[in-house]
Amino acid sequence: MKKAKRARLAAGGWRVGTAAQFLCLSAEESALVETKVTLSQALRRKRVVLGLTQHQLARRLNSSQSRVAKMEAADRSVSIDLLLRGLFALGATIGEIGRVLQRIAA
Amino acid sequence: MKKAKRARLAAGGWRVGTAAQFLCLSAEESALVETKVTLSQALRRKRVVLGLTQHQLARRLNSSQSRVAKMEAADRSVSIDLLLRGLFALGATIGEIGRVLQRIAA
DNA sequence: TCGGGATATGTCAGAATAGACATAGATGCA
DNA sequence: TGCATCTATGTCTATTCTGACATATCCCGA
Repeated sequence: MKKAKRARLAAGGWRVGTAAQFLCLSAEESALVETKVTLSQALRRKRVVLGLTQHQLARRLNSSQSRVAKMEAADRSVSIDLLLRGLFALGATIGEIGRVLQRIAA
Repeated sequence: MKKAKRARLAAGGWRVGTAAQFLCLSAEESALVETKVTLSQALRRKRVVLGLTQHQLARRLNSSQSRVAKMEAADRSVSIDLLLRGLFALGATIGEIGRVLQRIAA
């Protein structure tokens, strides 16, 4: 969040914190969630860049459109394993995924 | 595998290939397995460096020694989610995990 | 050789996740 | 507006994963 926006919200009486704070997540839990969200975003980005629909990706994964939608939404019912399977099915490499993870840490 | 060893084995009549070839894994499947094995190795390394036993790590994870053993052995019954939980419980950062994944790609 | 801690392996009941389907909402075009 | 396509959400059952326990194996110091 930009400092300016943070200041605006604070001025308006909003208490500003991270999602992790709001949900009372421990450091480990939020790292896991952050990883998951990052991978789900990478999945959507990669699918869109390749010009595929959720349905098309689902067929590659022997899965369903609704599951792909949940993957991209980082739904509770989606595992990191499944997200990685999706990314690899779209041609991602391990190194590419490593880079994506390093980027959010910066 | 070193070239010399490969040559020795070939000379001895062995057919030399990767584990993925032997197990008939697709590119996606083997990427997933490679990721899993890499993370399991990172977990063991990190645990040993910290001087913890499997039992001690298990307690941090609210799990059992036997499960930690399986995690480090990259057992079929272990998810990547669980491996990441283990790594984060040992203080690993997302960036650190990203680096580990990039390294094997090199 | 024994004893004790650490690690490995097999199994199981319960919890979490998977694919599938129905359906709702969104978007764009004729 | 009506229709077609894409995406989102809720729910079901089957499968997979998880913690726990029992037990086996390994390793080392006394």
